[in-house]
Amino acid sequence: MLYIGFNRKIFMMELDALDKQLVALLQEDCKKTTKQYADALQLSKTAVYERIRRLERTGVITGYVALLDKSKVNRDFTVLCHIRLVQHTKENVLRFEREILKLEEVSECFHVGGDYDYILKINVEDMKSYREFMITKLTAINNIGNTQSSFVINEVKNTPSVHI
Amino acid sequence: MLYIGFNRKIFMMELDALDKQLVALLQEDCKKTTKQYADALQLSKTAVYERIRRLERTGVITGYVALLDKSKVNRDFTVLCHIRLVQHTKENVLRFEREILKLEEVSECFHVGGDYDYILKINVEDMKSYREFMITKLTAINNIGNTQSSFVINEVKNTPSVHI
DNA sequence: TAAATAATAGAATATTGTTCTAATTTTGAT
DNA sequence: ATCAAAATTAGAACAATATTCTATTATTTA
Repeated sequence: MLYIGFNRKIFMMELDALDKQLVALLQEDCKKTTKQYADALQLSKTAVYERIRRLERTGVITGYVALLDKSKVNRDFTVLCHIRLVQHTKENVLRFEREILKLEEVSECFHVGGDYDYILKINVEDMKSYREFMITKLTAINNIGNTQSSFVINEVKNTPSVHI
Repeated sequence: MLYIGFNRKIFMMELDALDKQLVALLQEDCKKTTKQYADALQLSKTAVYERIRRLERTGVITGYVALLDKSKVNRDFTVLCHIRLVQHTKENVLRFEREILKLEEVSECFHVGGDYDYILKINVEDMKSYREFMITKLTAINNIGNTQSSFVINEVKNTPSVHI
């Protein structure tokens, strides 16, 4: 259990086997009816309903979203861009991250250890728009040392879900 | 428009401004009521309902999923793992990808050009389980040359959605 | 072991999704 | 530009589902 502040205990939610099954189903498809999940878990509608509400209330489930076919919306040119900063002062790091958050082309950005400082996933229409993005938006950010772009040839697997 | 096979025309779906707004809303939260989207777009329930059905039917929307707080399910140790293959024959590539698809710890895997051949996103509980994963599962796959692991220090941004 | 708490099932109700009909708008050919 | 055809939309009617409620059962804990 975690202790936060003074005497405020936050318990890690315990997920039993049914919760885990349920979460797995919801990560695959969150639009089925309560009855369908209930049948899969051999529970009543109410039991499943209450479990889902609890998963939401405790923050295990953070939201429900639609997924798109990127090729159908002209955003299937994906690049994994590695970035090194020049200076790593707190101000520089925070400013860089703040600027990155403004860029709609960036769907993921991780601060990492190792060869580079940041790894970004960028979704644009084509190479031309990537070049435009790089020149006018990304490298326009101060303090970027150098970058290395890995162009995605094929998405072998790409899911927002995690196995638990 | 795309021509596939003999005289079979597949039209790229045209998304108007309302479709784009709607898709943006659905990528943020797909569990609102039709009426809520209708109000946001200043349309009737039916209009929105039909637009959503069309987006689904044409494959723009591929599904609806629940998102989890990885820290709440003990999977918030994220690693971006770069992999080089020894040989790049078609058989080797396909076999490697087939093996990767079996690994539940891997949520994303991209075949990329550049320094490395593949970049994987791996979600596990902690460094100990990552080590275990590396030894018993990943490097157990044949034909892997070398790997470079970038450990995630901080998720600046991480969304499955794309801006259109 | 007993009391308290939490989880579950099934029924009742409220809300929302889905279909239907008619009106309106848009498209495409002449 | 004009008209017919097709697609989109609004509002009402209906069907399905979510949500709440009550009682029962299971689980915890003192």
